[in-house]
Amino acid sequence: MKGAPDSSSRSAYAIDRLRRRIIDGQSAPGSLLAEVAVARELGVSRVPVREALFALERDGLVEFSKTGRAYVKELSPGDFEELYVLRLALEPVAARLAAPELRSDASALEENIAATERAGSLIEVTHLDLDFHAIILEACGNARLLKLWRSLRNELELWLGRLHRSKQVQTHHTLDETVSTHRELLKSFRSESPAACERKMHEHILGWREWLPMDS
Amino acid sequence: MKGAPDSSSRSAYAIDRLRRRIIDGQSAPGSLLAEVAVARELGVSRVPVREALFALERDGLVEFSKTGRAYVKELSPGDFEELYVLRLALEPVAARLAAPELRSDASALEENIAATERAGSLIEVTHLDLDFHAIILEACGNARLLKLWRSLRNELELWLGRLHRSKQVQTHHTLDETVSTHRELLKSFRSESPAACERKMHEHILGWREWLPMDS
DNA sequence: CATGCCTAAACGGTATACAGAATCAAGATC
DNA sequence: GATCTTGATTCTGTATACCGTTTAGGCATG
Repeated sequence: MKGAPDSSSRSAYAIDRLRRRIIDGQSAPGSLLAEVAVARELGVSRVPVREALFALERDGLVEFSKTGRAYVKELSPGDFEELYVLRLALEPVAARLAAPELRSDASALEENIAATERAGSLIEVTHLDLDFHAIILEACGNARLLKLWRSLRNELELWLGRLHRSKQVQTHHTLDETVSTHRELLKSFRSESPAACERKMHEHILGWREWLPMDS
Repeated sequence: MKGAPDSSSRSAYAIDRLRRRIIDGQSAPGSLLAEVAVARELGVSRVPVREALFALERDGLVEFSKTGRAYVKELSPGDFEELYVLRLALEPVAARLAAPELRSDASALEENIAATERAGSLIEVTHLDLDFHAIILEACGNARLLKLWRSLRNELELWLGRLHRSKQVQTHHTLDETVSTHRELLKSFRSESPAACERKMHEHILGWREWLPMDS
């Protein structure tokens, strides 16, 4: 099924297809996403495409010009810095809130770590890394916090995908490092206080900062 | 001009009108916002109304049922708690980032405080209060942070408006208290370190917590 | 060669039409 | 009396058509 033209609704279908197209880099950053052209390619009318473009703008994958044209988002190092600041603001809080829940059931985190150890490619590791954090956000009980983080994740995926394709991936974000820091976080959730979990997450994300590349 | 049917675009017009209608409480929480009805009332077609409803969902003023119907958002004390947690996560960081900028030019904050002292009604004070915080968010230089906060502000306005209309306003959030705490923040921006500003903002919002009402 | 203009094509904003799904209320059934 | 059914109504999802604006490219002009 290369893409059933009816994943519940045509809007949802258009959103999925467009998101993948953008994150996978099949549409170059800055390129125009004309409604008629996209509609023709996806086999739907302009209306679902329109909604998809608005939805993806909210997710940070598309940006509109003043005249209403939609373009594939371009990301600069400054954008990365913004995302980083927001992760640093949100995720430690989420870790603190999620601590009680995760203390009683950390199986999802364990499984994620196990899957990461089995991962074959570096891009797979980065996705599992984000999944690990997603588990914590989902356990924090704050629906708005989760929602905000998910839009950040979309942009991060966009960024990371582009990094990978441009071979700019730093080698020190290895599988081993990811697994070991996640193990440490897991230990914290198992045995330490929510405040300690918050601090650990803060440090973890601070460490992740060295990833910041200095070019586009 | 009871509402120029062309504030740049009909979508923008529909967004403005609907937002005001919801925040002002002219549409009761939980009431259905049927596209055809709203379109007829606003004198536009369904298309701009549709976009307005999606936009307002993003801003937290409207929520959709699983079957795609749009309703005026209902807020519970739990929602208030969520918003509070997010303010606590975002605003201190914004204060730290905005500190250098505000140190060199705090005129907007001064003017806001002066306007607050001249305010006539309590509802006006709460709006100026949010304006004060908005100035800081706008000065922080992180566009995404500002965007996230703005959606929180929408929900806060909704909440506060409803509180006022139901006469549940706590009296200890007085004009004097608002002015004095804002003055303290201003002093911080003028003479203290970014880290100190961050701490002050954290305390300020913690204090604001007592406002949390225990009913709907 | 550079620059401004002008025209044709492309695009987005909006209205309208139609089809299918959800909703609500009245009536039938137990 | 309560519940299930059913049909009319309402609503959303989507397609299509039209119009004004933006855009891009070629041509004329300096």
